[in-house]
Amino acid sequence: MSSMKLHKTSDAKRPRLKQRSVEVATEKETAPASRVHSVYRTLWRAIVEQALQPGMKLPEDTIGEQLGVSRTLVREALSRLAIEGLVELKPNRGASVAHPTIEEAREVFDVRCGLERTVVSMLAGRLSAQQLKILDAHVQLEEAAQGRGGAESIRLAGEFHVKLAEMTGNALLQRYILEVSSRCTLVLAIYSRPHSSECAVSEHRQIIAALRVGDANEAARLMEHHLQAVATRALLAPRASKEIADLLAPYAEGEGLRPW
Amino acid sequence: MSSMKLHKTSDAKRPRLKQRSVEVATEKETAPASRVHSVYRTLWRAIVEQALQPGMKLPEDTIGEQLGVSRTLVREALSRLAIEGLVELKPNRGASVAHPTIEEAREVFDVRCGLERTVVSMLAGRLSAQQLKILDAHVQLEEAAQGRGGAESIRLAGEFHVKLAEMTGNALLQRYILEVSSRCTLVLAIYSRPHSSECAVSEHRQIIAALRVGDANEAARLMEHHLQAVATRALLAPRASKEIADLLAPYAEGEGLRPW
DNA sequence: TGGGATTTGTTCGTATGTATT
DNA sequence: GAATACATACGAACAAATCCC
Repeated sequence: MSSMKLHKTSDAKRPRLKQRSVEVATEKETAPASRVHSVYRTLWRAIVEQALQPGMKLPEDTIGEQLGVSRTLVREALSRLAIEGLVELKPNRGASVAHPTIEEAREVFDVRCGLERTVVSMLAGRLSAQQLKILDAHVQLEEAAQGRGGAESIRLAGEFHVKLAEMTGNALLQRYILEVSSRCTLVLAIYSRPHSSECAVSEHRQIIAALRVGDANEAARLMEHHLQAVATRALLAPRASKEIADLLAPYAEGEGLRPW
Repeated sequence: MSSMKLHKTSDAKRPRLKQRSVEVATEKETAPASRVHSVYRTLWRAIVEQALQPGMKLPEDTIGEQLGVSRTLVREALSRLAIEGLVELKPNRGASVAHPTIEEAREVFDVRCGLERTVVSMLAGRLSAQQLKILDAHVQLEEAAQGRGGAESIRLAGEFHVKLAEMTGNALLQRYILEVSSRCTLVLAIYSRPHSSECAVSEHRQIIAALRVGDANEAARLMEHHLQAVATRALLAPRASKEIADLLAPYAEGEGLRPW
């Protein structure tokens, strides 16, 4: 087991290692509960749930101390998060929580659209009664969360799509959907207004209905419409203020002076 | 470039970190030419071009010596390749070149289909004359390569799709397409028969034609058909033998005995 | 079964590069 | 603009696990 012999500064610095994170049993193949993965997962949650806010610096040392691991493992986790777009990693300047621009957000939404189309076209008419029940229950959760904070609504909305992806049984599709939906969550957390995700619940219901009756085309159309709506609500609403910021950015940072 | 004998504790222990890697200074801005990236790129090419064959073991030490870097960098590169599915990484057992099963290959093809649909629907009617010329030239290259080895044809066919993705300007889409097309290249290298990619050239031509006239639906349809054809040519041909192997696998390894 | 050789997992020191005063 | 302080990039060494007789 984990040896406690490393008592380097063990007085008040109890390493609070997350105990073998409770991996859901849905995945039977690989058990990626290594220590890096634990660090990765912790940081992932902290970012997606906005405990670590966009733009925030992520020093290897501090994180390592906090989590009771060395910089090496933190580094590894950070570089993976960087690949996934949740962390920005500048050479020799370290890591910080990603702060996607509107353009990057638009890109992610565009890709997500195609991926989610694939998901629903694979699922239409092929969901078991139990799977449909799970989806119905999830939407009810979403509905119940509408009164409470927007953060939880955003999280649940993302999880709906991840659940759909899981039901395809396609591991790669799951990974991609998880990735784009995490990034979208980040985007929504930055840009969206409170209550902007309210209508999403009924849209989810419509999608389930189309999947239930097996209308793949309709499901794809609804999904596309849903995502466009989410993107619009998120990115279009604060557009005015953002455009001003974008216009000013080059002057503020001097980057507009380059001839290219 | 097979493994030289590893006399690591030998006299020649001189660390050859003389030269800052030969990266040219062409790009001054975002220089992704870090040393890890160099290792990553080298391994990536070696795998995709089949210098390192599927299933081959990838010991950190040997690779590090060969490339003149320490294990740390090799590890980082390997874990990135593992995320992308080109390398398999088993805990405490090290890395080896991925050897995708038919099922994994099918999954990748399915996801790829959706991504490529997105690509062509973004590009239809929006390509400049110069871009179209680039595509035409590429297809001519493909045609010229038909006589020579199948490996080059496979590589060129993959690059066609990567070029298309680049033209969307969507960085995430580029990354995903690069990833799935690399993995497909691996799959084709394993499973496809010689000359199985011949008809692909004319399919590429048809896609370009649809993009030129701006028929997004037709382009999407052609792309889907094209990918299905590639998948079929690759995965269906050797199906019989593979199914036998798959049927026997549980008995051979005893994994089928688990209740889950 | 066991023990030595080999390989991986992890820590941590040092050099290098970046920000700050 | 130089000196200082600090964070990162990299590598060597140690510890643990696995492989191979």
